[in-house]
Amino acid sequence: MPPIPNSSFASGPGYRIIKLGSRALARAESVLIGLGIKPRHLNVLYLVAANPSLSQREISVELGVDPNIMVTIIDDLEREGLAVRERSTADRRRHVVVVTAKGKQVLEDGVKALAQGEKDFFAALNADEREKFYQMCGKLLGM
Amino acid sequence: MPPIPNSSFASGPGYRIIKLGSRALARAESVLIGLGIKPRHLNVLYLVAANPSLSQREISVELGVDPNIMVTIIDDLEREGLAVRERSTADRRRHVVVVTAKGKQVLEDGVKALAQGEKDFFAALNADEREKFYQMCGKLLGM
DNA sequence: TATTGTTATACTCTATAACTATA
DNA sequence: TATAGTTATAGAGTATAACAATA
Repeated sequence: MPPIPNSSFASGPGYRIIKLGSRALARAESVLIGLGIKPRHLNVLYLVAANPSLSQREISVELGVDPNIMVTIIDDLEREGLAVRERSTADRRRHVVVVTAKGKQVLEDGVKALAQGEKDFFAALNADEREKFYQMCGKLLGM
Repeated sequence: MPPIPNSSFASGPGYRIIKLGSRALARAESVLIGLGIKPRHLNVLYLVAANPSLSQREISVELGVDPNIMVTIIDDLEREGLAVRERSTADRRRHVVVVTAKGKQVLEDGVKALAQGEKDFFAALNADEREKFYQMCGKLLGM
């Protein structure tokens, strides 16, 4: 098959960002596979480890994830022994999520794996470019 | 609920790109809603309009989309009257995809809508930053 | 036998709403 | 009655494999 010119919108800025985001997500997923979790699980572990005694509702709101999806994420974490639900004594409707020792280890390993993955991902940029790129991403996100 | 510190990895470069890509895709989808198509349909229209007499197989390979998914995309385009399948006379296994007049109009409108959407999306960056950002995205994609 | 397009199937992710238990 | 968590359901998206027509 001969080369096809004007093959897609991949040349436009919008599509470059979409493709880049898709690749970054794929990389994050792949570096976490060995730990048996996905980025969303690590997000929850990270949030809960840094902020003990959060309820599922609070985690949902903070991460912008629907509560019914949070149920499945925490089901996963419990099944893998990375976190446990504990009834709040003050309000027995609330499920406080607690990270286990194993969960803390996986969190630490996951953060390291992600950092290494990002290093590879940004290898094509020098330190100065990386910093500028990071700042511009923040601007585009309104941060 | 009081503010939660260290809320997520959203502060890291990897997660910024993932979020940015997700937003860019959402924006592209929203600006195309009025035309009754999604970005993937516009990608096919764009590719086929620029390269007449491509078969479904060639479109699939070029866009990196599985052939069975390409079937549904072209089903959509036919249902909307934007493209038609034509049997290749040389090889009757091949379905050559042809953009209709209506398809060309939708393609033109879609490209304009996307360009306007991107203008809004990148409003937080000045012309110089936009160009640098675009170049860096290209580097990260290996382009 | 190999290739093009199609269909079948299943699995993930997501969105909505109904349900329970507590308040 | 309102809220936290759960469950049920359905819809998109996608990946794999089997299949029919044609080469």
